[in-house]
This record gives sequence, C-alpha cells and structure tokens, in this order.
Amino acid sequence: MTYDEAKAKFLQTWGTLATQWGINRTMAQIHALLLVAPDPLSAEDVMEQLMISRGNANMNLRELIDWGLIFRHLKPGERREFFVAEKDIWKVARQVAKERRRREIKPVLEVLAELQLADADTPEAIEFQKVISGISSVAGFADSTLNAVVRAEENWLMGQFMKVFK
Amino acid sequence: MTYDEAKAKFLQTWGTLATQWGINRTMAQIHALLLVAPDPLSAEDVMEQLMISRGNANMNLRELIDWGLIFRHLKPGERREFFVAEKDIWKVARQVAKERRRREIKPVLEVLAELQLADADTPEAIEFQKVISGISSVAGFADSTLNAVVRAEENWLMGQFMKVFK
DNA sequence: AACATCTTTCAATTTATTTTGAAAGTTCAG
DNA sequence: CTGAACTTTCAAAATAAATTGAAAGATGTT
Repeated sequence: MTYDEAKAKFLQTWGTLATQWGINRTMAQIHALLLVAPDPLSAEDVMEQLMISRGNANMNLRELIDWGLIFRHLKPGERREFFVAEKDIWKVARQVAKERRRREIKPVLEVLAELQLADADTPEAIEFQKVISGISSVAGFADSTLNAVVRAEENWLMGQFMKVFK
Repeated sequence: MTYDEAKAKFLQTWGTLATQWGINRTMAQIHALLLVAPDPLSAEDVMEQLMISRGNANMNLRELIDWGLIFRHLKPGERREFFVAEKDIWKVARQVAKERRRREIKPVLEVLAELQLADADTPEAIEFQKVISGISSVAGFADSTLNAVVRAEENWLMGQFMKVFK
C-alpha cells in the first residue's frame, strides 16, 4: 500500500468511526488530516484536501480548538492562520476523556442525584429508585475511570492497567 | 418530585444522552422504559407510553435484543410477546462494553494494523506511521480496558479500580 | 479612508437518519 | 383451510444534522 492510499484509508476510517460515536464526520477528518500533517495547515489547505466549503472548514476547526485537540499557529510574516494538531496521542486521549467527563458525565450525575430525591411510595417507584441508584454507581465508575485517564501520566497509565488486568 | 415526573425526566435525559453517543433516541428511551418497568411490557405498551408507531417500536425492540440488553418474555396462555430489560446495571455495562469492542474497536484495530504496512519513505509517510502507531497503542489500551470491564465480576471491578486510582 | 486579505456568520440547501403506517408475513386455534 | 391476533417489512414522509456559499466582519496596509 502506498502512503497516499494509506492516508486516504485513514481519513475515511476515522470519519466513519467518529459517526458511530456521535461526532461529526468532517470534524474527525479534519482532525485526522492535521494529525498526520508534518507541518501546520491553513484553512485553505484543509478545504482543498477534504474538498469541503470554507464555512464548513471554519466551523469544524473552531470546534476542534474548543475541544483542545488542535491549536492556532501563526507563521511570522503571514497574515492568515495555520492549524496544528496535538500530536501526542496519549495527550489527545486524556483531553477527550476530560471533555467528555465535563460535558456529558457531570450533567448526567447531577440529574441522577436529583432523581434519587423522588418519592418511592409505589412498586413502580421503588423499582425506579433501584434502577437509578444502579445507574448512578455505573456512572460514578465511568467518571472515576475517565478521571484516572485524565490524571494519568503517559506511560504510567498503561503500566497500571496492565498490572491489574494483565 | 413525584414518581411520574422523575420517570419522565429519566426517559428524556436518557434519550438525550444516547443521541450524543451516536445511539438512536427511541432505542434509548425504550431501553429506559423497560429498565424501570417492574413487569414485562408488550410492544403495544411501549407504543402507548412513548407515543411511537408500531414499526418504530418493533425495529428498536429488535435492535435492543440484538445488543443483548433486553429479552423476549413469553407469558403462558398469551399469544403476543412481552419484553424485559436486563436489570443488573453492571451486566448492562458489561454487555455494552462487549458489543462496542466487537463492533467498533476490533475493526479499527484491523485497519490500523493494515495501515502500518504502508511505505514510509517520505517525511509525510514517516509522520503518518508515527501517528498510526500512537493510535494503535491507545486503541489497544481502550480494548484492554473494555475487555477488563467485560470480564469483571460485578463488585470486584470497582474494588480493583479504586485500589489503583483511589 | 479605501483597499486587500483573511475569518466568521447564517439562511438556504443538501444529505442522512428516523419514523410512520399500511401491507405482507407468521402462527395458531377452531 | 380460514380467520383472528400478532409481528415484520419497507417505501414514503417527516425530522434532524451537516454543508454550502455569499455576505458581513475583522484586521492590518498603503
């Protein structure tokens, strides 16, 4: 397989995977493109390589910055801005864990805590409370796990996991 | 908060969360509904409570069975079928981990392995190989973690994690 | 201030996903 | 075999999400 074929397959696979995880395909593809780019790319470069519109490129680039996965990069003497991805994949994983925790797990934990206050005076309500408290533990577990990933140092993390789960 | 309010909020929250994770809202809501139902429900019950069509109910019920999250339940003397959810939330988490691993992680690992065979004879190609091998380790890590969840016994799991990540 | 260059916005359009509901399929009792 | 009760299918319709591209907004230059 040539480099060009491999790159195309990577962009395509990454986009598909993202879709399954509720992430917009283009955003994932821009991220993938920047990940494998040896040098900073301009919005124009991204538009050309992925054949997408200026508006689309701009929106998704901003979203990626918002997720902390890419950064603006200014070249001296150049007017327009360039973009670089965080290349350390473990840092990327930690950043994603951090954001998902903040954006998704925390709000859910809040709602669950609130639901636990509801009356439990009928068979249905009692069953309901059981389910909610079960979900709360699982969510708490997910939260701790993601937090562990967030706090972990690059190599330390896998070592710890391997120790426990061989 | 009354039980009815709490239940409505739960169904709604669960549906929203699902959407963020690339899961169809109705499927999540049916699952939530069956989770908190003390007794098996018929397709008709689901249609009524969630105000959805027969076709929609049927499709998503099948999909949930396919994910191993709910089961058909036959009542003696009744013609139609009923459905019950797996109520042990840790089992649910394990089942989801298992399926996601099978459906998503494994195919990605295969593609990554294939991409590692590509030529690395230019600066771009070398950068590309670095990224791919980084992603491979993270994906391998995710795979191990999910596998740990899959294999874990209910209470053992949290204990192990807490030991390591305090 | 007028211009050039680049970025952002957003209403309109396109594309993708979900939902509907009627028809076809299945199963079984009489 | 026939009809009643229930399930499944699937083309069409509705809804939701992503994308476009032109216009408006910035920002610096002459």
